[in-house]
Amino acid sequence: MNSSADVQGLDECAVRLVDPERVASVNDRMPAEDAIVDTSDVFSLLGDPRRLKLLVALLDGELCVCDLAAVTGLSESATSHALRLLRAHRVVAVRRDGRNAFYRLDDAHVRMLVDLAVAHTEHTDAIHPER
Amino acid sequence: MNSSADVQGLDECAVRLVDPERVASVNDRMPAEDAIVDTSDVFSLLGDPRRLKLLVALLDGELCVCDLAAVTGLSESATSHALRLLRAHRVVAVRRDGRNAFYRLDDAHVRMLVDLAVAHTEHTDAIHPER
DNA sequence: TGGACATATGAACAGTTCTGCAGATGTGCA
DNA sequence: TGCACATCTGCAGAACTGTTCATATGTCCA
Repeated sequence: MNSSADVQGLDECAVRLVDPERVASVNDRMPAEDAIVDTSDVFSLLGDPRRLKLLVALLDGELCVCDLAAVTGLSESATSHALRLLRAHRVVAVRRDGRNAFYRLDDAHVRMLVDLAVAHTEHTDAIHPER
Repeated sequence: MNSSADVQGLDECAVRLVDPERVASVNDRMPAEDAIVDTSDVFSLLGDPRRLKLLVALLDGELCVCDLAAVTGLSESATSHALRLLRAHRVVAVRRDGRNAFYRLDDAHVRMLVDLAVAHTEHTDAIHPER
């Protein structure tokens, strides 16, 4: 929509710019604010080591809360809270069976991100063992 | 290392498990704690909408601080703080030219993640315009 | 039906994170 | 040299996040 033709228009609010053309073109390409927020929300969910561990654990298939707690080392309450958050964002889904609740990954995009991250981890482990 | 043969050994700390075999095999595959933390750190950097916007802006090439501030709508101080953090994690790098500082993306993995996220954004925008 | 069990939830506290402000640093130009 | 400019930094307050504790819900089994 905003072509670099109306760059001058952007100056109205008196901000100094070094490269106004680039700024305009970057603004053109920039996703909507909502999209940015949604995306950063997803990254944010993966940005906690315990939640990430939960999701890695779920890569191979469903697990119940107590098993997830065992894998991550979290208390069952903390695990439940974390899963609740992931569920609210539709990253995981539940299957209830008797008194157990089995969680599974339910978002292809997130699965891809977690897969990628694990792959990258192994990769850099091999290359930079100093960390 | 831990084969499912020594599953019983895991019971020592008296945690009830529904599917001990799966827990053991998930534990086998689980990356080291350090790797998990490092990975979640990266996701965490992308988990803030303002930082994510900065990184999206940098996808096409370097920009100076004031232009980045203009693009993201952040104050220059906040921009500088955010860039500092990204720099500390080697996600971006600086080139100084006179009194300006030009930042660029400096981590191929992060670039891929941001690219992917933007692509996915556009994709789901088209499919689920209700959001 | 009653009690043990698995999970979920709410409230409160602790730790972390982000921003604005004020001032510091370093650069360019007159 | 002195001043304006671009950026950086430390600090303090505000906002957010994650955990624990206590309690609630719903299920199974005797």
